[in-house]
Amino acid sequence: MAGVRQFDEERLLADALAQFWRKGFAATSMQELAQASGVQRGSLYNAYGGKEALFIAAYRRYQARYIEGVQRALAPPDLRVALSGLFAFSIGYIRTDRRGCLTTKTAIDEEAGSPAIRAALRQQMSDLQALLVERLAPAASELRLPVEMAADLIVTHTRGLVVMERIQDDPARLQAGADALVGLLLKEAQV
Amino acid sequence: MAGVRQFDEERLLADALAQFWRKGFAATSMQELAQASGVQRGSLYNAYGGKEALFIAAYRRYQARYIEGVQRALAPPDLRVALSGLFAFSIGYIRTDRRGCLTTKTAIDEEAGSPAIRAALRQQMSDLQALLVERLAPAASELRLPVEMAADLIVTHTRGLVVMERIQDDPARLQAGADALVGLLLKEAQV
DNA sequence: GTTAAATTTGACATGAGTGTCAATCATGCG
DNA sequence: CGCATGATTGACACTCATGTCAAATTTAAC
Repeated sequence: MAGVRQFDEERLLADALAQFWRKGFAATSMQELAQASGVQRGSLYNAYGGKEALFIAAYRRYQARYIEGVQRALAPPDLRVALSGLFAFSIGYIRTDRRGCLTTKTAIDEEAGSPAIRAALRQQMSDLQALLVERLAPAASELRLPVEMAADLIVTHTRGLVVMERIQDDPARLQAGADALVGLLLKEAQV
Repeated sequence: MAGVRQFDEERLLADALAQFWRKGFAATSMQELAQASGVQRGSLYNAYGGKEALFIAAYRRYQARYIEGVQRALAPPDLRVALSGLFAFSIGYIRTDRRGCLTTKTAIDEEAGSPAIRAALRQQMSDLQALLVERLAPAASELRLPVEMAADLIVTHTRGLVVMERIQDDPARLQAGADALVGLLLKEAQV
């Protein structure tokens, strides 16, 4: 196995993710990726074949990070705290450096329409939904809706959040809206 | 006032809107706009100065159309019917030719960050919110939340809808989720 | 009909970005 | 040690898009 990869793949993927996250899939060029990472364009083509494969490799780390954060946020035993915390985490996540949400950016990006990318996005959303179902199931009796439906509503709200954040730039208002939704979902008295 | 505009501005704006709507602001070039409309690139620069002004002119028609549809959808006297109809309209609107939502595309588009564009987006969302408040206010007693908060939740849900539509391509599921939200918002027994 | 204002047109110079490829270089393995 | 394997590098040939401008053209108004 001679002729070994010279660049640090960890570093490359971290740099590529930062770039994709900030600018989106379509708006990020191989040229930029090369500059941002210090790896020559030719090497990137040689190693990954093109932008899409590199994107998917970088996106995998994004997925993992977000899902991990969601798990942590959902851990508290009190359901209201857990759900409110999930939204707080999401809001903080996208507002770091005002970078927004890569999943949403990619979902909206018409040029990111390859089957592999679409599959990754679907995967991410269904993972999120699954975590919610898992968290909600034991507390089903506290909910005003069937577990699956409640999870769907929460997932959709996280996406709406991301869009409204871009338009309004008002995290307190986002959190208040999220908490109102949580209040509606739970049977006990509302806030 | 000699040397009068040769092209039909109505037609141009309609063509430009179609292009922007499909591909988004950043991904649409002046070149494409010229080809799609049959108006020379130079004429477009002369008439509008650049892409941003042309976009805003085209977006105005988009705004009007959507708001008009929302008004029609919200007209029915039964609140549940009105809100469910609003979501049905929104889902149908974005699914026509699978074109998605131009407001959301633009909100997510990092290259569409000029103050004028951002202001137009904010305007559109606050117009939607205002229509909702207007419709909800007389029926405030039927709601589980304060009018403003309920309107916010509905607005955010329309944005989430748009994103989920791109990922799941499942309008029935979107409508079911929307109806579940409406059920939560209304005090009477749920579906 | 002439004039003058404004639009249209095609060309120009420039800058990004693309994907490929042959030559060069590094290194693990026999 | 040498070599084959595979990575790196820089260049090449393209395509697309940009914004500007002078020349040509159109037409309302006098």
